[in-house]
Amino acid sequence: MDVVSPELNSLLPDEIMDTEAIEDLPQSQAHGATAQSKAIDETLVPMETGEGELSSGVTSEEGTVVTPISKDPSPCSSAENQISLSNSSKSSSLPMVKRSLATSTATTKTTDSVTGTTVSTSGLQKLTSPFTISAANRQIILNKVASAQAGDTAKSVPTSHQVIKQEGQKLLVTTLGKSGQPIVLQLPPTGSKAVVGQTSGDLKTQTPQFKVVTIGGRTELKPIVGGTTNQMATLQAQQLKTVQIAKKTPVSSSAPIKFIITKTVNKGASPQSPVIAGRVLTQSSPVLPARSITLTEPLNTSLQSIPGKKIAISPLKTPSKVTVVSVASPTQSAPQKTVTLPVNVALGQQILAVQQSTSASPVKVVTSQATVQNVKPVQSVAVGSVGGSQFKTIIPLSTQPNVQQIQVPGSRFHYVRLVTATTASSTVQPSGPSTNSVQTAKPMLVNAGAVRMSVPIVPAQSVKQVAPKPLTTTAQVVSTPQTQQRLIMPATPLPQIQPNFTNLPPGTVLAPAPGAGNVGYAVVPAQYVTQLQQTPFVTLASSSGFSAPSSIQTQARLPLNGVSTTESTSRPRKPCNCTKSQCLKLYCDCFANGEFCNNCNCNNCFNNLEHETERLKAIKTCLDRNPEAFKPKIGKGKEGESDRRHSKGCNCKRSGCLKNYCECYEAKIMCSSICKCVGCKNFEESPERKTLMHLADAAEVRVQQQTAAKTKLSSQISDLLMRTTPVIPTGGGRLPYTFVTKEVLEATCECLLERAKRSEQTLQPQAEAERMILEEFGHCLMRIISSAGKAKVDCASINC
DNA sequence: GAGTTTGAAACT
DNA sequence: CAGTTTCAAACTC
Repeated sequence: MDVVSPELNSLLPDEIMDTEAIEDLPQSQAHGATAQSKAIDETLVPMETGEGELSSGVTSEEGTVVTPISKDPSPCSSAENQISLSNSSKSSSLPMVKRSLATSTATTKTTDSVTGTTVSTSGLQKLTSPFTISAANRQIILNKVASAQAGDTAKSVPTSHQVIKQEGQKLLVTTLGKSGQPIVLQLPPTGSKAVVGQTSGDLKTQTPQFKVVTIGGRTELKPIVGGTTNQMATLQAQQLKTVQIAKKTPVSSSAPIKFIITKTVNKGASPQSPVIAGRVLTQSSPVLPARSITLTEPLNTSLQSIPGKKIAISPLKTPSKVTVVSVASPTQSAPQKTVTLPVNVALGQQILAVQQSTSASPVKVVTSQATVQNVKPVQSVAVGSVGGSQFKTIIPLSTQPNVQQIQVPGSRFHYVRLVTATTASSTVQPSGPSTNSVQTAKPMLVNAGAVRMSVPIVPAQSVKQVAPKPLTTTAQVVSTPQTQQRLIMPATPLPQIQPNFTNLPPGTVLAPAPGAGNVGYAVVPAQYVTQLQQTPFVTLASSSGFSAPSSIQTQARLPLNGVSTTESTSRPRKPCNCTKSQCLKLYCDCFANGEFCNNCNCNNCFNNLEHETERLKAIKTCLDRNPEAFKPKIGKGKEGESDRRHSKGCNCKRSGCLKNYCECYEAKIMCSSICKCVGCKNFEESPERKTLMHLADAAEVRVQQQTAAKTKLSSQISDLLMRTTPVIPTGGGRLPYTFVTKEVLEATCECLLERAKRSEQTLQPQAEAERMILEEFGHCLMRIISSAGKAKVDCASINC
């Protein structure tokens, strides 16, 4: 498996990762030799289930071992200490179990090689299969049920009596221990009967080995339980790959880490397929010259054959999405990387590919079917190329997965996710004049086909929008119940994308086909993404030195119209004050910039996801009127700012183009020949302009100086206040409060308390007591001031 | 902060 | 396409 870069991980908009709810689990059809394994899932995703309904999390009929290993391993629990849990078992209310599951949302699909049964589980599914818990060790051992029951679907599992069957354990689930390190254990399909006991016991004492996949750059090899006679034994080395997520920084030590989810459906253990039953992750050796990530989507006939089936995955919790993140680590030793991820896209999983743009070489992300006969064609579309880096989108031409990645040069966000909604069968249709844009975006369209997503982006509880204005936690639902196929990308701050997408403003739902169902694509501004990251369930945080953007002001932006990123980021967009336009016309700067209103002062604002329909309509109207309405007005010159110019030119008549009324002047560019201004003074040799510029520069310098002075003063004040011990002044005076140290404060309080006590003992009236206390306080102050003066004199005497 | 000016956007 | 109106930002007081 690949490494999820902490940088990328931290920058990943979590809500994108979070939202597919799968309501049902189509498992029953998975018979025969089909082996499915979904292995790693995100962690630290809150579990829906309470203790009483400890039935979700991990299901496995074939023996899944969930081993949340904590840092503080309690006494190892032996087989006797393990608690078997099942639906029928009320012992599931163990807090330990809950806690373990809470950190383990592994999604697994396993198939017993012997019985041929398949079990599909999801991290958010209810834990219906019997499993054993080693509470002391914080381990959960899921035992496969009897073969007769194994053929049933997951729904049948809850009703089945739990049977601890230790053979055939194959799949190990990733969890997070206290240390935040997820661990994946690999067990052979035909485990020995000592599995339970061994697993619960001291792992290191076990002779067979399984690999523990950890996060934090540490991989451990741990004994594999049983499986000595397993035909899969030879595959173990391949079956278990390390999910190595870069070390977490101390800053975000508690931050959850995204996992790369692997779902495997092995049909007949096809040799072509790298997916092996019980295999958690596979990583093939680099074979391509270009760095590539391959998502292998195994054919899940059972799932696809059940259109109505859904897999219940809480949007809040999980992860029915597959996150594929390129190895962020810039190790040149491994420039090529191919990650094969079996993905059952029919489950509505999403694949998110994040790639660093720093890579000079283009990155390919290929999604395909695992089974050879079902390998879907992939379309690679070069959306654009800026600055030498590629802006490439490679998407499957066929139905799944509905994901495409976009690599945006200079941006840390390089992703596009498509969320397929329930009625996703429509095709995207170009919207009006924005034909070229649609053409550009066309590759992004993914035919949803028969894919049936259980949830739109968000059911009521899932992805929520932190309302632009009311930055409240209760936010607006990102996607209303209307089921749409969306394209989410941080387009707003990426002006370079816009030309590529031609006229697509951020937030645009790409060509919602009228009459073709509620299918469309939404380009969500990065600010929105950022907001979503702040939602409670999006707990993924940076595990690296990168600080995750916490607000719109800190989000990564690409250079805007030639203006440096720093400038763009350091100067947050002004809030609009629209009153009549509903922020749905180009009068509104927010709307014109393709952003949602956020912290604006507008009235009756419709520029938010709550009014997505209206907004989309307005966008379409604008595009109808002017296909380039959302293009940057200031074209970026080929070489430097000198070539920057207004795309349309200004029409100023009274301002002389020397006020901010003039768009050219506002953009700090000179008027050009295409301007229709009257009395223009905004040209190179204009003395008025030079004077203005000088004045402006001087003013800016003053502002900077003032800011620096304020910062320095603030810093000094903070420093003073932070000191708990007096500092001998270096010549200058030192305020008396500097001498109010902790000790002085305590002494003063003691004096006051003593005075109060004395007054109380003497039965003084309250007024008198208060007076005495105040007097005492005055005395204390005087002593402090006196001490301060002495210290100053002393210091002066020693010439310090 | 209220009122005015300005020019882009929207409309006819 | 031109003229007019609307609109919100920029500006002034």
